[in-house]
Amino acid sequence: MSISPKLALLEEYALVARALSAPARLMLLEQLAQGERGVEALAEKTGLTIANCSQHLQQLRRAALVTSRRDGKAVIYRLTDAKTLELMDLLRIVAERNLAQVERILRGLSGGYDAPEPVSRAVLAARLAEGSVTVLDVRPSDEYAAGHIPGARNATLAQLEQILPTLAHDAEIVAYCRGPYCVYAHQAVATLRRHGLNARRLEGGLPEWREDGRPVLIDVG
Amino acid sequence: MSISPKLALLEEYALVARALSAPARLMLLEQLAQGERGVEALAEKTGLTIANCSQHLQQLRRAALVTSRRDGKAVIYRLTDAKTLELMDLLRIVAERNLAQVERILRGLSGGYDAPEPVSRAVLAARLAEGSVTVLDVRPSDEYAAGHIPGARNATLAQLEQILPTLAHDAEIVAYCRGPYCVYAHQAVATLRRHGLNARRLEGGLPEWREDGRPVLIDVG
DNA sequence: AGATCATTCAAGCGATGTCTTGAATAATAG
DNA sequence: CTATTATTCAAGACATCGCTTGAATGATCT
Repeated sequence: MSISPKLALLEEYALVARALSAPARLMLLEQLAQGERGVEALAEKTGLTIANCSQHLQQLRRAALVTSRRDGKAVIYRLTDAKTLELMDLLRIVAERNLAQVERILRGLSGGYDAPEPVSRAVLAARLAEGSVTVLDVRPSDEYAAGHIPGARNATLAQLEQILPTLAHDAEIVAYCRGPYCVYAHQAVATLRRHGLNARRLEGGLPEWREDGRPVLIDVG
Repeated sequence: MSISPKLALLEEYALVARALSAPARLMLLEQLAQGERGVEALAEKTGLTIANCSQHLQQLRRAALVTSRRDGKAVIYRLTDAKTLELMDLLRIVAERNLAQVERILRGLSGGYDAPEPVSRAVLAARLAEGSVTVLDVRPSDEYAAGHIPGARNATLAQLEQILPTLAHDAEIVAYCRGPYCVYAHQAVATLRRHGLNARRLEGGLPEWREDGRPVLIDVG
């Protein structure tokens, strides 16, 4: 077993932290927060090679942050439970609260604009009910199809400039993406505000929205 | 600055996780959860060399988990804020929820006994008020002196066997130590139960007790 | 059973992290 | 100013991690 039980315990805790200590694995967790995925899909989304992706996933599994099941010849991974999401969120909160570096990066993303406060999920739900807001889903279209906020319109960053004329200039626009780790919504809001639109970001992303128990619309293939 | 802002952000989050990924640094954080400390005191408590300890502390500072101030020729470190404690706790919860390995280690500590559920801090506070419980602080005496639960009696694991006869066999005994990362209380409960006493562990340790805003008694030198 | 596809394993390379040792810096005491 | 004490810096040895490449495993389909 080990020399000292105390050290052995700390080693186990450290193992979980170490699993979160590589950007590639954080990307994988962000993808898995959208829903369960196979290895190949994850590799494509994150830009990792298949073998490398598989190895990272196994490290995440060793730390019990994700679990896997077989489906035919594919192996499907998913977050073990909501605690994994909580841990990711707290990690982000601590990093953002304390590191000036993070603020500088986010400010750079906003193109120098002072980004407005994000809209809370509860507020967006209320505004949606009264139809006084335009919701924009800035994730890739396949992720939009796999589940989105009812009433949300889909447009990637690349498509954003094209659909600008079709967006209402009087109503407020709320953009969201994969979640707090994702920067699409930050960039979308920056672009929209540069064009004079009244845009804000949703707090969190689709995984957090779903975790709240709010409705998600799935396109049937 | 960087290739991609997205990667740069993830790198920052990973930095915080990496700071938590070494057992030595978890030990340091556990010590700092007791209160602020100088480098030498931390080195002695953790068994690290001074230089090594200093390097670990600087990594924790880079991740903004701890902050430091000068006091004369000494540099005093402390946890940045309660979020650091939260992050440590969540890390532990995820590790314990999911890793069978952790259970095995804890079971080993309990000497094979099935350890009873820990006592919550609220329950202990109520029992203390009515005097129906004996509280045992199993940390080293210097840490006891620096602050303990009012009414608690101090005894290290080594002293435990000696004071056994002086412990009431009818009342319940609640043992606590540095916190969830610390195994003293687990071991103390195992020892006491082996001798037929009705002992349980306090949920969390002194840092969590203090964080709840509950009273802490400090011995004046 | 043989062929095929998705995933995992295994080995190797460069980069990074940990710990040790010894010197350098910063603040106080004499 | 010099000596002292507490901490940090710097360099080296050694292990681990992350990524790549190519082969091995496991499950399905013909």
